[in-house]
Amino acid sequence: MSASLSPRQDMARLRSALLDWYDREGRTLPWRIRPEDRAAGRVADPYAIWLSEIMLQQTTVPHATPYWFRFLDLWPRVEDLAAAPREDVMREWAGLGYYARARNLHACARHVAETLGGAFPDTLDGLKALPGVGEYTANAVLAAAFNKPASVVDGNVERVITRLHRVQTPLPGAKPEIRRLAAAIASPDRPGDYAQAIMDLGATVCTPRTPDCAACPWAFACAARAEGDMTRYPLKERKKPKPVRLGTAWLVRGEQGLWLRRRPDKGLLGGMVEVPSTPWTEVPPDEAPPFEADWVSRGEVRHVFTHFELRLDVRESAPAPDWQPEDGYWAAENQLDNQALPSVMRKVVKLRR
DNA sequence: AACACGTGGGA
DNA sequence: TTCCCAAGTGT
Repeated sequence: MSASLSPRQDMARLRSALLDWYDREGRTLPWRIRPEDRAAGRVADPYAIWLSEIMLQQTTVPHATPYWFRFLDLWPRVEDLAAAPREDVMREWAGLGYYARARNLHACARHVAETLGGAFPDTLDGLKALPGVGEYTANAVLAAAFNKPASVVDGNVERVITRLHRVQTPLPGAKPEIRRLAAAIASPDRPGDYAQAIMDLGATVCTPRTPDCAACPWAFACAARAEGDMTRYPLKERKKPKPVRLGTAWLVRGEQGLWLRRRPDKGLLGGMVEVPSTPWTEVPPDEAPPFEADWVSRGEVRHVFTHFELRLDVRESAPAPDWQPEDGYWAAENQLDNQALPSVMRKVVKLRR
């Protein structure tokens, strides 16, 4: 970085440059306690911070924000969330994706409320022991909720650090190296602000495609910028192509409403509600419909999951007179908002008519 | 270690 | 359209 400064002085310079930038340019977010908030006497609520961190895992701020308000409105304290029926939590999480987060969220709330007296742990190990709280989230809560020394490494930090140091190892192999480099800069004096600052830097300045180096407090030290190719970093392994899976969904609409079913607790869309369908397989499904009828094709729903693309052939029929579903239940069609329907199933339901 | 696990928005 | 991406965790 600088020939005239020691590594320790370099780190201090980076720290203060980032914190100064954060004080001026850092984002105001609903769950965030900024320095001026603290000055005004506002204190962090670990429950609200934890909730935001779980929702923001692999999820954009605009997508997660309304959910955060809704959850706090319904369940202002961790005890309230703990006391909520699981179906309610799944229903409110519907559309946010990665539904294991919602299952772990509920389990975590119950654990904190029932075993820890409603208080979130304020140690790294204590936090990491909670369901759904891993290395990143434990550090983030430690910093943002308790202002304790921590080093957060998320996708933003990976990008900032690999550019700053021109890390030549591709992700995900570079993670240990990134962790070391990031921890060396993290501020012991203002850990909460620092953690949020470095993520803000990645989110608003050191962006994936078009970084705004002119606005960057670390431009003076950035190796990738010196090289003239910021977006080359982070290096990444090639992604595997997504296979296509096919299925047929059975949209059964009768006087009692729509035939729905709760999915098993584990696995894809675990604990969520679905329109019953054949298994989703790479070869065309050959499973018989639930009953003989003149099924009407309603078209195809395409939905991209993390590791495969789904094409659902949606067929509709009224229930046969002598048929009762072996599993699932009937849901009134004007009450579908009360169902924990994931986005893919909302697409299926909207197809009819 | 590698894979399973959602969704919607932007280029 | 297609591809990439966004505050990761659990197994």
